[in-house]
Amino acid sequence: MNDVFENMNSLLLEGEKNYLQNVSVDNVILGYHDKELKVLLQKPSGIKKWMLPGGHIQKQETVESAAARVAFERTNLDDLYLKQFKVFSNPDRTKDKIYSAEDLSKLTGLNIDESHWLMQPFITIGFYTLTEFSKVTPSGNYFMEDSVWWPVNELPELVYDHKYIIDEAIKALRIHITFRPIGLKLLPEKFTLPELRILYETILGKELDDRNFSKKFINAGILEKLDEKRQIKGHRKPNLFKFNIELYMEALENGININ
Amino acid sequence: MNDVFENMNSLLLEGEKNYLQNVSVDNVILGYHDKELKVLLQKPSGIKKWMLPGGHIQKQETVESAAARVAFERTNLDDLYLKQFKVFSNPDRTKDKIYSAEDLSKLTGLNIDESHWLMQPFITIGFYTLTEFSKVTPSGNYFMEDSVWWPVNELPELVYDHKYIIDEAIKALRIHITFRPIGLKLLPEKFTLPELRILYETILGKELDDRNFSKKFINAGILEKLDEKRQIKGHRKPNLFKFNIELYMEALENGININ
DNA sequence: AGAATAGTGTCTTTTAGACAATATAGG
DNA sequence: CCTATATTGTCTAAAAGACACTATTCT
Repeated sequence: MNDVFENMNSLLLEGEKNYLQNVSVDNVILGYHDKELKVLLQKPSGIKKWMLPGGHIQKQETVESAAARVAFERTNLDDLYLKQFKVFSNPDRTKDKIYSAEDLSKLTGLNIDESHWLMQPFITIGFYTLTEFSKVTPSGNYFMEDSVWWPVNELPELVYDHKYIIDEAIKALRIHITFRPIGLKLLPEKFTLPELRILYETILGKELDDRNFSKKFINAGILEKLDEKRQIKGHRKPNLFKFNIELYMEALENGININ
Repeated sequence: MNDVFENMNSLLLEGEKNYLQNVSVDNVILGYHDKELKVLLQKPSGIKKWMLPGGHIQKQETVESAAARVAFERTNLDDLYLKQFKVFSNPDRTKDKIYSAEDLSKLTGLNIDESHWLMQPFITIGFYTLTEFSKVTPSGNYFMEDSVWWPVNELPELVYDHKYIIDEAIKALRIHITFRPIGLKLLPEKFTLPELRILYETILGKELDDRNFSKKFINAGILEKLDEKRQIKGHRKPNLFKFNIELYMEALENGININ
C-alpha cells in the first residue's frame, strides 16, 4: 500500500470532513513543444474514456491552491501559472458516473453507497495552464492507469463535459494571448524569433506574418537580443533572444497587443 | 407565515438534500441612473452590516440560473445579463458568521447546531449585472429587513469579503465595457449621445472626450439616428438615437473598442 | 548553384487622441 | 445678449496590415 493509495482511502473515508462538497477543480494542462499543442489527460483504471486531472478542494485552501496541488501531482511542476477561466455547472454534467458505488466499493474494499459524497453531483471550476511538455513526465496515481499528452486536435473520448471544458479553455487562452505575452515557461531561456512566432501560431491555429510579428515583439521592448545564434545546419543561423523579465512581467500586468 | 418564511424553513430543513453544499452565488447588481452608479445591498435582520444578494444553488440548476433566480427575487427583473466573473474561495472568508447556530435556532425555532450545512464554509461564485435602478423596487424577504441601492463610492460596512467582491466586479465591468457595448438595458429606448457618454463616464469613473466618443460609436455603426430630439429647455435639443439591436448583439459577440 | 530559412523596410490604411469653433434654444 | 449644452471637423501620431527582397549557411 503506497502513499497514493492511503490518500485515496482517506479521501473516501474522511473526505466529507476535510473537503468541500459538490465542488471540484479541473485543470486543462496544455503542453507545447515543436509546433504541437497537447493536453494532459489521464485514464481511470478499467474505464475506456479519458479525463482531465482534477480533484477536490480542501476546506483549508483556496480553489487556486487546490488546482496547483492537483497539477503538481501530475506534472511535478510547482511554478505553473494556473488561470481560473469558467465554472461548469450543468446539473447533468456528471450524470454518467465513471465509477458506480459498487465499482468503488470493489476497487477499494470500502463500503460505499449512493449516498456517499463522491456520488453526489459536482460543479467544477476550470483552470488552464501552459507548459513545455517535454519538461514533464506525466505521473499517475492509484486510480489512474495512464497519464498521457494528447494532441488537442486528436482527442480521445472524454468523460463528463471534459471535451467542452477543453474547448472553452483553448478559447480563453486564445483571447488571453492577444493581450498578454506568453513564452516565458514555454520556450528555452534563449530562443529565436521564429520559435516565438511558431508558438503563437500553434496556439492560435493560424499563420502570422513574420515581419509584422517580429516588429510588434521588438517594439514591445520585452526582448533582449543576444550576441549569439542558434546552431542550425543547412541555412542561415537565427539570432537568439531572451525575455527581459521585468518588462515581461509588466506586460503581463498591463497588457500588450499581439495579433 | 408567508411564502418566504416557508422557503427559509425548507432551506434549513431540506437544504442538504436539494442544494449544493459549500458553494453559493453572489450577485453584484449595479444600478445606473442619472450619473450615479449604485449597488443593491441587503441588511440581514438584527445585523449591523450589509451584504450582497446571494444564495444557494439547487442540485437541478446551473450556477447561472441560481444567480438569475436570486437576482429576480430582489429586483423582479428576469432579463438581467448576469456575468460570471470570479470565484472567491479564501478559507477564512466566511469565518465571522452573520448568524451563529444559536441565532438561527432562535430566529427560526428550529434546532440548528454547528454541524448544520449552513454553518459550513462556502466558496462563492461572483456574478455582476447592470440595470437601470429606477426600474427596480428592491424587495427583501424574511431574513432581510432592508434592501437598498448604495452609491458605489459610499458603501456601508459589509459582511465577509463582499467589499472585495464588489471591487472586483467593478474592475471586471470596466474591462468589459472597453470591448463590448453597453447601454441596451440601461438607457431608455431612445437616448442621446451625451446620455450614452455619461453612462460610460460614470462606470469608468473618468471623463471622455465628447468628440472622439461620438465618432467611435457612430463609426461602430450600432446606432440609428432618429428624426427626433429630446425636449430639453434652455439650450439646443439633443438628437435621439436608438441601438440597432442586431448590430449591437453582434458587437457584444465580436467586440468593439470604446475607450 | 540551389535549397532552406532568417532578417528586414516601405507603403498604405486605420485608429487614437488632442484640440476649438459653430449651432441651437431659452431666458 | 447671455447662458447652457449639442454638434461637428481637422490635424497628428501611432498602430495595423499588406507586401518582397536580401542575407546566410549548408550541400
